[in-house]
Amino acid sequence: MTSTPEPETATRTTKGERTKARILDASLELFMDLGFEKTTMRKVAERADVSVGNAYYYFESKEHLVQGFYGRSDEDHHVACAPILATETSFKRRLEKVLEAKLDTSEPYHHFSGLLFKTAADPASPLNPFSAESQPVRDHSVALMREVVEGSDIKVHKDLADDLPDLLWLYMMGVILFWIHDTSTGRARTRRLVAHTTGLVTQLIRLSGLPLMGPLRRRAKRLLVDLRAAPDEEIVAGASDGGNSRAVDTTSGPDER
Amino acid sequence: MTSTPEPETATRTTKGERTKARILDASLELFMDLGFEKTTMRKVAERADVSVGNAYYYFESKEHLVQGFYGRSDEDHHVACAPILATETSFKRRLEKVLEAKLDTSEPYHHFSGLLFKTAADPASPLNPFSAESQPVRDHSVALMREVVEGSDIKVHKDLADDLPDLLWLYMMGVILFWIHDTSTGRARTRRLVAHTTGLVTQLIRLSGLPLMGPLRRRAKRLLVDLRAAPDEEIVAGASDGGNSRAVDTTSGPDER
DNA sequence: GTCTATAACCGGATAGAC
DNA sequence: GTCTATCCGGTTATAGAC
Repeated sequence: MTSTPEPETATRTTKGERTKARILDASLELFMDLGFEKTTMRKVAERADVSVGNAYYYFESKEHLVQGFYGRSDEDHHVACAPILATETSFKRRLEKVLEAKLDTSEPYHHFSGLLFKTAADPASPLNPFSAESQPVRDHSVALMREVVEGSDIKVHKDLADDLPDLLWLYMMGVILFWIHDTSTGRARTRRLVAHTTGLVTQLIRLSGLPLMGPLRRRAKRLLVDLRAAPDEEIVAGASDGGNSRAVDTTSGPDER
Repeated sequence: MTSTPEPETATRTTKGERTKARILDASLELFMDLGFEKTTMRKVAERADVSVGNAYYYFESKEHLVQGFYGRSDEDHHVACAPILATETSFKRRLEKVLEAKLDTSEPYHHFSGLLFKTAADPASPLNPFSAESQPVRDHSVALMREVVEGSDIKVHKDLADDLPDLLWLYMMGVILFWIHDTSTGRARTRRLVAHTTGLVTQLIRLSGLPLMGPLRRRAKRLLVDLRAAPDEEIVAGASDGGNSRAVDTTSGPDER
């Protein structure tokens, strides 16, 4: 609409952008140092050399500060996966390495990702992995899983082929859920879970191709079709919940990064 | 120390017990009316005719109040299941009806269980279904699932028999997770999910008995043994997290049986 | 109109007197 | 067991600076 003539020579970032970045950086540092709970907005503001009110000018809430992690971690994961997908051909090992990469890239955030998950689990939150708002990230991850399958040596029965990437994504969500609760040193338990279940999954995919499995396959297929077909039919009434003013956008802003 | 001579004839409940019950009742009413967020401890205290401090004398935190729901809903569920378990013998139908009963008895809480779940998903929360605090309820539900299996016509391969109740409990958790996100009228989508997946699960259990499945069974078995064997090895350093006093065990406990 | 700061408000939680 | 007074931190109202 308006002209917004962008000072062509000047510092590429506006003052506001720089302030926003400073606040985000400060919060990231503090989250890493102290975890989510012990990081107060007052400390964030102080470290970023702004007032508390100013921090809220740029970020709707403390939780919104955390959103930066989401994108960053997903980005890291994809980068870490590139060499794996380029060289490995065994399905089992592709899957396993991709999941291990997920754990590795997420590790720095483990001590507060419980919190992240907490908001992500809220059906009303835009961070929710099933929400419309997170569809881009979700699609991105599903695509990764499709690559895992397609670049591999495994043969997938055609009944299953279309849905497998989605199912693998779901499986990864499950692994992450486990990981979040895992306090063993080096996430040893989650690593074991991955080592075991990747084999299990691979075997299942192979077995699912057997003629004997026809009825099971078809039944599963019907389930998926059925669930996908029916839209979410929002129930309107429910004003009873936490009436946060929190507008719809939240994520909308071009999150730079 | 003191004598505390318990008036032997008087009202069977002590004053403390009555106060505690009053606070819990007040909170339940308010949660139903206002949801979790809009229910404040001050309102709870006021309705229960006690001071805020007194409410905290009986309940460690606001979240602990919510646990009352867990127990009550679980109780309702068990009651609703009794006639099913007494009469139905088909495994598939036992499972399906038990899950449907779960949905029915949980329905009154659906409008705020999203928020409930939000805290429940936090590994640090006492509401977390995997936490030590919820172990009694968890054990209770697992036992229910054992009954579903044992009173039914299904034949379970002995490799699987011990673990099946736990796995079914996990399956139920998954259904609830879906239900929480389900805004379709009458939770139609969740009901469809149940209708489909109970058949799927039943079929899987049957198929798992085939000789062909030996390797898969053994692999799965190894996974479960392996994960259970290793205790949670609390990482000591991490003072960074919410510093809850929460004890270490969670999973380690000799899972009864 | 974009940015920044100060001073509250509100609600969960706690200390300590009675 | 029960209360009052207070802390603490997320969040907001609002006034003003650039």
